[in-house]
Amino acid sequence: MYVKQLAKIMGVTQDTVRHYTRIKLLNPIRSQSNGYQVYTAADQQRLKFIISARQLGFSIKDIQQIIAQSEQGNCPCPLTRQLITKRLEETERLFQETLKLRTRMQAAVKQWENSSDGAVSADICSLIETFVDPLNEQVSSEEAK
Amino acid sequence: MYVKQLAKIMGVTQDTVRHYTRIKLLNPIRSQSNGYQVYTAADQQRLKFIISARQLGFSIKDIQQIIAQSEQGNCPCPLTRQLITKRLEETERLFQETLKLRTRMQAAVKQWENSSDGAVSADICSLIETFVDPLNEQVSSEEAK
DNA sequence: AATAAACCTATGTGTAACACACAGGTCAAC
DNA sequence: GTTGACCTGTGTGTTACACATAGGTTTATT
Repeated sequence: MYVKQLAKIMGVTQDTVRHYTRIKLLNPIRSQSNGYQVYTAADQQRLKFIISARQLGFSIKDIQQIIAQSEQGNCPCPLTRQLITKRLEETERLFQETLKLRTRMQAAVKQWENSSDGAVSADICSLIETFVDPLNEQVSSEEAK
Repeated sequence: MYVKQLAKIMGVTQDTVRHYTRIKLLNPIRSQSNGYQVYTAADQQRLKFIISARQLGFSIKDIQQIIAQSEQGNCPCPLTRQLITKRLEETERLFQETLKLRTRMQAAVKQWENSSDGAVSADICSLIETFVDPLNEQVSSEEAK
């Protein structure tokens, strides 16, 4: 099976398959006749695994480690448990940050609905410069004590 | 004022200041005596603006555009409103994706609490390969109809 | 004055996970 | 034999910096 077909079957782009091939996550064989990359059922299963792991938030390096473990004959599950704990913490952090950012942006949009475009002062953009972040309000009040 | 002091005052790293300088967002003058970058009050104000805008989710390119507008004597506020709408949509998407990912990861951790490390089958990692994503369950049931 | 410590410079590279582009070879069909 | 659709490898671009390198400058100490 060539790149295009594998990519289509697995629902990823050709570039993704090529990328995984470049970094040796997939190891297709070479067609003797034309030099094309030929992907076997093993590659397809491997790709399926990669996609599943990526869905679960593992990085490519994580996946490389897990596969390496497995290929050395060791059970990778303890490693998997350890890695997901780390990744979940990161995701939690990202989630909280994104939540805060969203809140802040929504607040800005709301504030700006009631603001005119502002006098052309020495400022660069009065909207941005006069924005009051409600998420920092308490902090500021704390500091004011 | 040299790099270090400006960075400290504004609460960013020296690398950040240098980065902004490299891409011409900051335009320090050169000390004639030693060739060092000398940051003025204008640079400090500019940096403050950049930090505020970044906090609101604007990209560096956004900020460059906004500043360019402002420097051409035009009010950048309409552009600012337009850009934040786009960025907010992106943030909303990222938020939803991160939320889903978090949910999925939490589900995996829970499922795996009750799973042994699994027989060493032909699989790479049985934990990952046997994971059932609750977020896809409804979809699968839909498809099963 | 010599030297060390702490500052500065520019520039290049690394990060994550691909996407996109380029120049060119291969193959089936018409 | 030519078109069009496929394939190849490799290089570059993306984001917003962080880090490293090699070297010049200034200040303080010995």
